[in-house]
Amino acid sequence: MNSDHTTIYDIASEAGVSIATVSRVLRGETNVSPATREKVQQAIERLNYRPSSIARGLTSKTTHSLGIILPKLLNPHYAMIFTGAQEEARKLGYTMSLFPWASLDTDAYNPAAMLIERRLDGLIVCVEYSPKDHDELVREALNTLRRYMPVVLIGCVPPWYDFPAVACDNAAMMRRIVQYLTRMGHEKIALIGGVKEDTDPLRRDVGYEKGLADAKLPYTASYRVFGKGTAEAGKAALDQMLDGLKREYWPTAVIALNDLVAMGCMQSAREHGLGIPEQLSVIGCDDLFCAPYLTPPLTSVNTRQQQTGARAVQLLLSGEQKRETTDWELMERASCAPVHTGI
Amino acid sequence: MNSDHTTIYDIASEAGVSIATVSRVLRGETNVSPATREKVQQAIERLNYRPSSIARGLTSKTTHSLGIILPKLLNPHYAMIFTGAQEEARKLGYTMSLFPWASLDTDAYNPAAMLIERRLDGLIVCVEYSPKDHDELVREALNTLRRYMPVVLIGCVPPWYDFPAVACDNAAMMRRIVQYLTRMGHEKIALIGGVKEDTDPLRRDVGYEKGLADAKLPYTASYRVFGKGTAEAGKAALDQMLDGLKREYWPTAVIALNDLVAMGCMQSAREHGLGIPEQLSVIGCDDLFCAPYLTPPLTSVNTRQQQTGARAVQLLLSGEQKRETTDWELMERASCAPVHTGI
DNA sequence: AGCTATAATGTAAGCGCTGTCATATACAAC
DNA sequence: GTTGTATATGACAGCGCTTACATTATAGCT
Repeated sequence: MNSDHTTIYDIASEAGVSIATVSRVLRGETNVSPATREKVQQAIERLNYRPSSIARGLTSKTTHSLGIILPKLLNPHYAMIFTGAQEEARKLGYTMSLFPWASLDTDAYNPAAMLIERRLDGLIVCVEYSPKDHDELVREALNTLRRYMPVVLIGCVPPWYDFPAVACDNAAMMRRIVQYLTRMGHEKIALIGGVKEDTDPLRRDVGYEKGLADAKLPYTASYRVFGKGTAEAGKAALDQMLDGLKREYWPTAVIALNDLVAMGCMQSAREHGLGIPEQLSVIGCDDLFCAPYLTPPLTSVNTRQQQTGARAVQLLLSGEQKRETTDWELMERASCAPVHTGI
Repeated sequence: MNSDHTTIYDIASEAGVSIATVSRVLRGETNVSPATREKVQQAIERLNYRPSSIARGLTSKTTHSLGIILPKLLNPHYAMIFTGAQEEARKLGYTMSLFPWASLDTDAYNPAAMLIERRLDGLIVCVEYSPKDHDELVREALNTLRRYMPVVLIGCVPPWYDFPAVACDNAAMMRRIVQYLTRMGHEKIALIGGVKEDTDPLRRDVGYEKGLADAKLPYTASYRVFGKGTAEAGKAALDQMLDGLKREYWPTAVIALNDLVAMGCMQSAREHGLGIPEQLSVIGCDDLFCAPYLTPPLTSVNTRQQQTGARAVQLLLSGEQKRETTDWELMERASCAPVHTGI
C-alpha cells in the first residue's frame, strides 16, 4: 500500500547524481546539463517516482491546498460555487478541501484549529446571513484564521467585515427585479426570506426599497417576511402572509430570496388556489438547474456562481485585497406575467 | 501571514522541557507527569500553538486526508454523496478533497499523479457508466492508484472491477419499480438512460428485464433508450421515442435513469400533450430535493446517498474489502398512476 | 600554461515533527 | 550502602524534500 514510495534518494542513486540535482530537474531549474536532465528523467520514469507534496511542503512552507467553507453543499447554489472554485484551484495546481460551516460558528474550543493545523495556503468562506450571536463567533473565527492564511469571502459581507470578497450586487439586482415587476403593473410586491439586520449597501432590502421608491410605491411591512433560505421556509412564509391578509391585500408578485424559497412559495400559492403567473408572479434567485423544469418555469436571476468561485480563488492566490462585484442576468421565464387587472 | 507558526521547539523552551515531552503530551501519551503535562499545556495555550499536520505527516506517513472523485458536483446526487462522505471523514478526523473525474479518464500523462503526490490516506471514486474506451483508462488509473492508497468505489461496479464498493442494488430496485408499475396495470413501460453494455447483476437493465418477465411482459427494444443522465438527454430520448412510434404504441409509463432524466421526460411529455400521470406515468431515481416540487411531484427512489458516502469512508478507513449494498426506498408521489384504460 | 569567470554538481543544514534509545531520578527491597 | 525496577525525561536520528553554500569541471582569456 502506501508503504514504499520511492524517494528522491532512489532517483539520485539510480541516475548516479546527487539529490540536489534531482530536485533541480524536478522543479525545472535551468542550470542542469541536458545530459544529466535526461538521465534523471529516465530514472524518474523507470522507478515511477512521484515527489511527496508533504515533504515538499515542510521545507517550502506551502501546501498547495486550499479550503472552502460553506453552509450546505446540498443547495446547488453552493455546489456551483464549489465547482467553480475547485476547477480554478486545480488549474493553478491547488487542491480544494471542503470544511463544514460548523468549523466556524461552533463555540467548541477553537473550531478553526483543524484548518490551521492543515497549514492551508488559503481559505474561501461563503458567508451566510446569520443571527447576531453566531455572527460574532464567525467574525472571531475569521479573524483568527486570517492570521494564518489569506481569507476571501463570497457573498454579501457587511462592510465592517474587512476582508477581500466577491459578491453579487444584490441591491442592484433587487432593484432591477422590482422594476421588472412594477413595469408589469405589479404594485403589491412581497419579498420573502433573509435576515432582518440589513445595513449592507449590497444587500437585498436596500434594493427592494429603492425599487419600490422608484415606482413611488410604499414599503409595506406585511409584504416583507424574513426567514431561512429553504423551500420549507419559503412555503411557511408565504402561507403565513396569505393567511394573515385579506384576499384583496394579497400580493400579486413575490420575490424569493432564492430558488428554493421560490419553490416553496409556488407550492404555497398552489395550495391557496393561486395560479402562477395569472394571480401571482413568482421570481427567484440563483437560477438552479431545476428552475426551467418547474411548472411554470421559474423566472430567476443567474448570479454566475461558478465564475464567482473561480474569481475567489484568483483573489486568494493573487493576494489582492479588493472587493469584487459579479455579473448577473435576469432569466425571464413563465412564472412572471403582467398583473391581471381584468378580474 | 502564514509565516511565523510557533513550533514544538518554542513550546519546549517556553515550558522548559524537551521537544520529546511536548510531543508526548500532544499525542496524549500517559507517561508524562501531571505537573509537566500541565506546564506544557499552559505553554501551548499561551503561545497559541497548533502542531503542523505537514510535519507530522512526514514522519508518521499518514496525512489524514482523503480524496473523492466524482463526475459532477452540480448533480445533487453527487453532492449528497460528497456531503455524507465529508461529514463522516470529518468525524473521524480526516479532511476530504474533491478531485475532478478528469483525474482519471484523461489520457494525459499519468492523470493520477496529483493524487499520488498528495499522499492521500484513501480515495473514494464514484464510478459512472462510461463508454468502453474511457472505461479502459479508468480501470488503468484505478489500478495504478490502488498501489498507493486504499480505494473504495461508489456506484454500480462491474464485477470484474475488483474493488471494495458500496452501491445500491439497482437490479432489485428496478425490478420493484417495474412491479410497481405493472401492478397499476402498465404494460408499455419504457426505460430511459444509461449505457448499453450491462452485464453487471446489480445494474438496472437486469432488473428491468426481470420485472417485465415477472409480469409476463415482453422486452421491447423500442422502449429501451440509452443516453446520458442529464435532463436534456432525457428530453431528447423521450422525444425521439414518441416521435418514432405510432401513438397507439406510446408507452404508458417511463422509468428514468435518474431524476434529471425524469425531469427531461416530463418536459417532453408535456410538449407532446401527454398529461402526467393521466396519459404517462413517470418515475425517477435519486429523489433529488426538487422532486416533490415538480408538477406533478415526481415519484422517485431515495437511494440514501449521504449514508452511502459515509459508509464508503468507513470501508476506506477500516480496510474491509467487501462490497456493500445500500438500502433504498420508493417515494410514491403523484407522477405515477394506474394506467388509464377508459379512453 | 596559468588564471579567472561561468556553468554544473555536490554537501549539508534545515523544515517541524515522531519515535527509539539512553539517561536520570525515585523509591523499594536486600 | 548496593542493586533493581519503574517512571519521567532528554538526545538524536530520521521522514523526503529545498536551498544556501562549497566544490569541481569547462571554457575563455591573456
